[in-house]
Amino acid sequence: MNLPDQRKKHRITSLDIADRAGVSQATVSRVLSGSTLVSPETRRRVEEAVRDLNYKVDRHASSLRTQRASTLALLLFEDPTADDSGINPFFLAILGSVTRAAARHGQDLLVSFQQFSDDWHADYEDSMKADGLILLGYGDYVTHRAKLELLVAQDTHFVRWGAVLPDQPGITLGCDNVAGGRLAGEHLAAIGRCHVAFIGDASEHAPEFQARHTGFVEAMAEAGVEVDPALQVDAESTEESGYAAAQVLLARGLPFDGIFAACDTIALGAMRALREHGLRVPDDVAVVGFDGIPIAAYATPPLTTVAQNTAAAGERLVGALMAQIRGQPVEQVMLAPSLIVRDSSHPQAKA
Amino acid sequence: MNLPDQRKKHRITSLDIADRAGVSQATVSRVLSGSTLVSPETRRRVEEAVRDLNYKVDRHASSLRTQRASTLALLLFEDPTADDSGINPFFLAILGSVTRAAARHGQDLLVSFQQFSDDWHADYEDSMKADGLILLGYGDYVTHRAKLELLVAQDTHFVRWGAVLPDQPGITLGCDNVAGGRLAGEHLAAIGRCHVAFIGDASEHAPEFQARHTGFVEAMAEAGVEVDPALQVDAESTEESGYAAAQVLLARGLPFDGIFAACDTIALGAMRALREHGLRVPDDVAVVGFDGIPIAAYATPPLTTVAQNTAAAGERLVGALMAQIRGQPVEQVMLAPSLIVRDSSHPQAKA
DNA sequence: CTGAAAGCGCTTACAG
DNA sequence: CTGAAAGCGCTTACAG
Repeated sequence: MNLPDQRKKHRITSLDIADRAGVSQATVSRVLSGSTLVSPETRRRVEEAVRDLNYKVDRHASSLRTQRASTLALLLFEDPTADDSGINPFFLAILGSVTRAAARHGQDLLVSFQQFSDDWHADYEDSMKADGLILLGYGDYVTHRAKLELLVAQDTHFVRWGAVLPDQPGITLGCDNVAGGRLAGEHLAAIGRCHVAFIGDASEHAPEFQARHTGFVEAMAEAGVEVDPALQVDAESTEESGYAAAQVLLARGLPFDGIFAACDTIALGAMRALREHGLRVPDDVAVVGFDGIPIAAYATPPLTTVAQNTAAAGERLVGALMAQIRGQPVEQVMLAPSLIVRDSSHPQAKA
Repeated sequence: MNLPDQRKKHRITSLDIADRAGVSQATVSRVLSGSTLVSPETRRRVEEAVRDLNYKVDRHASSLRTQRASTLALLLFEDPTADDSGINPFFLAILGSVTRAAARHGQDLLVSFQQFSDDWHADYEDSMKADGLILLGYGDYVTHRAKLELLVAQDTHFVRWGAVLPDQPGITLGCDNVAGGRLAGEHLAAIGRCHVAFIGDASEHAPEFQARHTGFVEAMAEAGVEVDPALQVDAESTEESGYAAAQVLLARGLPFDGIFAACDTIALGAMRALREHGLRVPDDVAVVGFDGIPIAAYATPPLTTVAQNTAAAGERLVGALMAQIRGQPVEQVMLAPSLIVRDSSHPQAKA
């Protein structure tokens, strides 16, 4: 690629600053890196020259020398089926949270969307573009796992948001999904729903959904309600998939008075299917989602959901990655979710 | 900052590839930059070595030498009042679109959120971190303009998404907001609404909202309806601001049967205020928003909106910025919006 | 506290 | 078509 730059301005380097301040180039560098080995007067003169010439340290020269990019890369994985606009709002929220956290830690942030099917390896760190990676996305963990193992084998620094399980490659932070599933189960039992369907892939391919399902079944059982396996339908993390899964559920003809959806987008799709079938939410069917995406509050009716702590997620992810880069020990953390009750599971609805 | 790297692995350089392939380091570089000045056999041997050693060109060394970052920076500006989760979904959608477009153009993308009040200047380009900037956000244009002029004075490459007006500093791409306002006005007139309020700052501080207002008033006038200035209330681009503005509107006590909100988040807030006042949408008041954010489809009732073409926006923004970086002439472009009619302005509602 | 010098890993004229 | 060499702009031992 040929990109001739039309700008005429002379690029200002640390040598220009050195000349103007009457010191050596090395001293300029010391001032800018905050070294204590500089006299106050020298520092003042250099800083003045820096301000006068609007000088900024060249990132590439600095990084080449220090072998440090001061940059993190956020890779957001989507299901191959997702269309261009279909980024799950939950991960967009985490993206926002990570972006702020990276800035707080003085790191730049590269953002890229990847398909799960892509051959993405550790390109970012091998090319020194980033010191570490943050991986986000609901997707098939079984497929994903092989790539994570490759990253570990290559000593790539990375953290991911997902299911926190034993014997996983690398560091994973995530929501306490079992606890979240329990919140949903306890709530549905408390409002008297005895035939609650679960929509979402509850297999090892989707360990987060699986954990949510486990917590849900546990809590229902403790409330004396057996969850009927025939009321479980697989779904991926999209509205369309949730819609289709609810159709499948309805076609089975089994009676049910509640749905716990593995994530909010699934819940939105399921509510659409229920509406089309003339079923009222929550009167006929109470619906509970998971994630706490903004849209949930605006759904018809507003969707009860188990909210993940996205605000904390970014800080934790960046903090853990920075620690890993520094060679410090990093603990896998699970953040506590919280139940937000809205009209889709309103207690009064079903007498 | 001290970030000792614990990894032991020897970093593979082009010299390692040269040794393994039995050629000079310069030849390795030629192969990797796609030079034609290499024999097929040499190319093959080098590429094999690259694959064997999983070599990636060091971005910093390359960029230092070429004076090109192959990186774009996306700066998303928010109103200072926005809380941590409150990024306008519209700009999140553009962010997604830009991210994909940058990848298509072989550029990496740095993402950063900035406050309008921040002293952000052109740090990214001066430090060579990015070859150019993409600026996004609804905000006070009068304040913003001074900073844009500074960028122009510094010969910084940048494009922004906003109101396309004459005599603006730099390159702006945006929606044809006047046309969009007309779509809203025509639609509201067509469904027989004669007393339509406008919620949004329609001053030079918010030129996009102003243009939407202009188109709206024009179209209504052509349909024989005079828009009452007393039915206009300022609002910023947030749900809370829309809610508060609708309260102000209701407190005025003037009758109205429609609201055109300057953006969807304002519309969502306005609908919440209407609901709390016992007014039915669309029976009592038809509501039309602007932007086409995903939440709009899930609102109660689903929100009619003038949708911006976010999918095209990213490609246009990146394309224009790349052209500018190459020194090619760049045209300011306005993309056509489209009306999406939903229940919030259902024609049958008001007899 | 300061300066001279080496070197990070590339790209690209230059010479052949 | 290929190699030797210069140099991009920094940081950091090393010497004083």
